[in-house]
Amino acid sequence: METISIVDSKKYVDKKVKIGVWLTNKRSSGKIAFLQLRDGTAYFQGVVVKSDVSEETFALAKEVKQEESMYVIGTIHEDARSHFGYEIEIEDIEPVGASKDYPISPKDHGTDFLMDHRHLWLRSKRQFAIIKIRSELIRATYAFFHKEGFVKFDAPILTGSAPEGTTELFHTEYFDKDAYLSQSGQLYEEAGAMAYGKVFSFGPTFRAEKSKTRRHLIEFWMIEPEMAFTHQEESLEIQEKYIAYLVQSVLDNCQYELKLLGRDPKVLQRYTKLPYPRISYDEAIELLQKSGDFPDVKWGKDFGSPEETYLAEHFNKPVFVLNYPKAIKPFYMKPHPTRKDVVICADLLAPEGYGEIIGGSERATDVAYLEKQIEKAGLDKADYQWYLDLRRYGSVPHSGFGLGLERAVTWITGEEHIREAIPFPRLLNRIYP
RNA sequence: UGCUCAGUAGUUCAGUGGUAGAAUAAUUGACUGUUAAUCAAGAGGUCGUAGGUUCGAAUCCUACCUGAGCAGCCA
Repeated sequence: METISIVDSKKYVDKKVKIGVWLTNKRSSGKIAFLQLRDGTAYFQGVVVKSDVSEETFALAKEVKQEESMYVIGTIHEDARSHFGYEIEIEDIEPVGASKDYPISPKDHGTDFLMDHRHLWLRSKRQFAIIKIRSELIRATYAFFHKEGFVKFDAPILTGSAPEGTTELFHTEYFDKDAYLSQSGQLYEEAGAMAYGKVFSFGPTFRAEKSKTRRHLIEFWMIEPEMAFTHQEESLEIQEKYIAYLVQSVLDNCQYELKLLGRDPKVLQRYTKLPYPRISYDEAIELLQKSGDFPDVKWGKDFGSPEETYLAEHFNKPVFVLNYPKAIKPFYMKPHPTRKDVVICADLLAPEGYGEIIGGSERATDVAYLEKQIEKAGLDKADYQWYLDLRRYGSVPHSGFGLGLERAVTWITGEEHIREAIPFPRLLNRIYP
């Protein structure tokens, strides 16, 4: 008799097996008991028939509590009455760990209560599906960049200076010096690109912003590729290829999870078709003005989330918005060759109201220009000498972008709020558990 | 940080000045295919905290605490 995982049930039809499980719910009558089981790979049902088992086993089946752990021993059957398609007819139960008064019942709960019990909430079906899809996106990210010839190049998490000003950085100490938690690895990725051509980082990012919206986390994971000898247009091609690859991977490997979430695969299918539309910032402003719904939209202003939602809905698939005003973008973006007021950059807006999931640009290569921009931004030139060296010693055209993992997870799973897209979200006023 | 809303049983909520309620979970019992099972029973409360108004406050007032939604900022 083999010990197996629930997800592998179909390979063991009519075989006797043993599975380590937790009880999620139970229904019983005088002569039959239905145990809802999970083992971290899937959810299915065990059936205990009184006339087929010992008195002790049936008594155990009636006694087990929610989230009690045990081994069940029995025979796998294919059964159309089961949502999973298979179930186990239990012959014997070996209790492992008791459970009493499990706080999360099968009924409704509020967000605050669930977040206070996040360590247990993660066991429930929706959370299982979301975290599994997150894991698939991580797997697919490594697979994609490996396939495309990128080197994984880790940026430091402790930094001595602030790429975009210190107000939104977490301050800490580095022995007797000030230090900050990384809010972006991008500048370091540029050094990596000059050393190894195509690189990407994938790590945690910290923003001490007092943001309190459905699309912000204080701590989140970001993927930041950077490519030497690459102009913006080629970067956009990599970006859309990457996004389509992520969506396709979920379609290929997470059908069960999508079903648990009630996420329609047909909708996702649409996002695998390339290319994604590209419109300029100028055109986006015009579109918004023509719609009549945004009287406050003016050239020079950044888009708020209602504007982003409108634009993405308009195209019904992810859309690139190109070349934003220089004044609202960071210092390192390459100025437009014929226009002084915009930079070579693009945001990718996800459809269905999920907003910006990628921000990227071609990087400025001119030392004098960068020095001026650093000064204008009120940053200390001394902190950026190493960065300017990248331009002093064999500078090349290069481009890169950043993808917020949790935003991608939220969009692909169709979740309402970003807080469920990471196991333990760090939110304004929440650092427990 | 601003605006709006909310804190009552383990949980989700009703109760808007006069004895603290429902559903559900948990507990006990019945039931041979249940899918949020069903049926029955008993049990479960410092009404967010502090102060005030009143004969009387869960209810009205003030302050504070906590959370949610939206906005700004961004990925």
